[in-house]
Amino acid sequence: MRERLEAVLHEKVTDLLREAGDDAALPTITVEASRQKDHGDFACNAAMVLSGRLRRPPREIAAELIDRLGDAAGLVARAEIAGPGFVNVWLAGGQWHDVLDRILAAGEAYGTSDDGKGRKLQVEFVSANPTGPLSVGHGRQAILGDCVARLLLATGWDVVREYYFNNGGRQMRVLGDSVRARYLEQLGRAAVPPEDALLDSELPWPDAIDGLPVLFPRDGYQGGYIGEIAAALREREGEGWIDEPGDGGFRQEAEKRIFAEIRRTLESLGIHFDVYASENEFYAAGKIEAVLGDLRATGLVYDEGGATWLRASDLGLDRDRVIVKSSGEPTYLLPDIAYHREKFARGFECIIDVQGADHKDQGPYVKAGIQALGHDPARVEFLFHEFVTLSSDGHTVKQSTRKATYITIDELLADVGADVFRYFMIERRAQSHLDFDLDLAKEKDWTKNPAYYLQYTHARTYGIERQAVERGVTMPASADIDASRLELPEELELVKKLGEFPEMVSRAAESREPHHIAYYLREVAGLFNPYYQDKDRHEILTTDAGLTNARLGLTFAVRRVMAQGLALLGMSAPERM
RNA sequence: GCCCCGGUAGCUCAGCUGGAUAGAGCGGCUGCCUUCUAAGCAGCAAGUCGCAGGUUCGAGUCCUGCCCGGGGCGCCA
Repeated sequence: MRERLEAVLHEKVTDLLREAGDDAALPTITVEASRQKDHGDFACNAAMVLSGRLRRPPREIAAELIDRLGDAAGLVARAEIAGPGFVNVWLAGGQWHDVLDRILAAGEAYGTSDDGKGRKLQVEFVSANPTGPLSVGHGRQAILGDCVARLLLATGWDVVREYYFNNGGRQMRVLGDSVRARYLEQLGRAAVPPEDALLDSELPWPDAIDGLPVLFPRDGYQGGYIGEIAAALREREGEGWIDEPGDGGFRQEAEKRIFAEIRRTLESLGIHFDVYASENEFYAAGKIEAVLGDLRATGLVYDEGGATWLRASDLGLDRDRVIVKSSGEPTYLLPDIAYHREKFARGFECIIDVQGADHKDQGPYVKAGIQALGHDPARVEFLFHEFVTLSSDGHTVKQSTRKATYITIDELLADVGADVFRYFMIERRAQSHLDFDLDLAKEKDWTKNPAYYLQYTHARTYGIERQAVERGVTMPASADIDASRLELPEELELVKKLGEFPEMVSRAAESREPHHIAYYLREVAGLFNPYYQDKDRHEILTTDAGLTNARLGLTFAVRRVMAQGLALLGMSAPERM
């Protein structure tokens, strides 16, 4: 609807310019939904933008534009000049009735589009290394990435959700050593330093305690899950793994078991990945070596101090980076470049990497690497999200990875459920700090919880239907719904809002900002609930069958949009609550 | 010191490519509703949009500088 008006206005503006002898390109004029009712349905700023070029006062141009606009073939009811030169347009009532018809006819396709034209796109997210349970921060990334993927799927992209983890480096060796130390501790063959030494890196680290060797690594993983994995291995292997190296079975078992837990957590959030890629696979396939060779061939690599460097400073960055340490072991950067080259080889036209704020500095170097290899770095997008803090009773809940005293997603899900968790995680835009209000999320008095407000609005449409059936009303087929029976301003306003949904989805997808959907749904709910509530002014189920059908049609359209929107957020849309 | 992200109502935050009188939820206060089963509605109080300049018809939005908060600046990942 907006687009049609915009097209007409563009045409009129073009005429206006040409007749004034101005053949230059059209300036960017906007047609947007008015914020206030007395400003009409849409407002256009063309007159003010043209004022400079035409050297005429904006209100005069606006008047001429309105004159030329006429009724725009039935589209426009009236238009007037306002403020400094806005053209405010009221659409003909029938236009809104068409919108309702289109929503109902579109069904589950409403809001979807072909913007992506089936092009291949990858969203890589979470990508936590399997060293422990997912934190709440990972949860934010999981929901953000998943919702972005849902938006892009809805707008016609061929989307692959992918999880990449580094399992080739030092981190995983420390993990294996940690499990081994706990295993031997449980068998009475090794000691672990007291807790205060574990928590304070300044305190001395003994080699032995009471004649038992201290095998626990200084920077080892301290969470209780390490002991649980060790216990499980002790049960399975008995003392058979006493001589097993930390980097062997212990590391493999820990990775396997922790990853299984991570996947289970993600499934409980409703998130499924299409591909799990690991750093080790690239080593095994020789792709790390291959990339190194190709990078060398570009001349953007040099050796210094026994290490191999990427000359990122030649690619516009502030400094060079080591890609192979003097020990001969690659840094994370090299496999990451190899991984991204693989993404290009797999034919993705758009590559989105969702990452936490602590990775903000890394992206440019990966881009530099793939640029050096001859790929277009503009196809790689980094989507960063800021950190999550938990608060309760107005105070921040302390989280410490080192002390392993952080709240995990599993714990939070047990309290609030996946739907509420998802809503709270997606409500804010990614680059804003997210304060997760535990009290509000756990709130048993559901009236206060915004996540339920959206779901209930959806459920309410079914409540209305149930009530109607009980009263013997037959649900109208689309042919029986005469939208022109909707005449009340609040009805037309609601239809207008529902009509914005497709554009809202496109924009949210394009900007990779799912939070817009959450806010939009609140607006829809905020219009429908008062409408439903105001039974003094009108009821949905009336004695006038035609009117009842029209209002049921409006109710179905609300249901449609709420259902589509909740699905984009990955939330369930219950029929009753 | 350099880079990135924030700073909008008491709190947590929206504000769409610059648009008209800056919004929502929670909290506070007032009234209504007790349902087309229900978590609802109306209204009030609450703001120097961090500060100072600049760009222009117009700036919360763009530019510059500064202040405050968070993150980063490894031969860690």
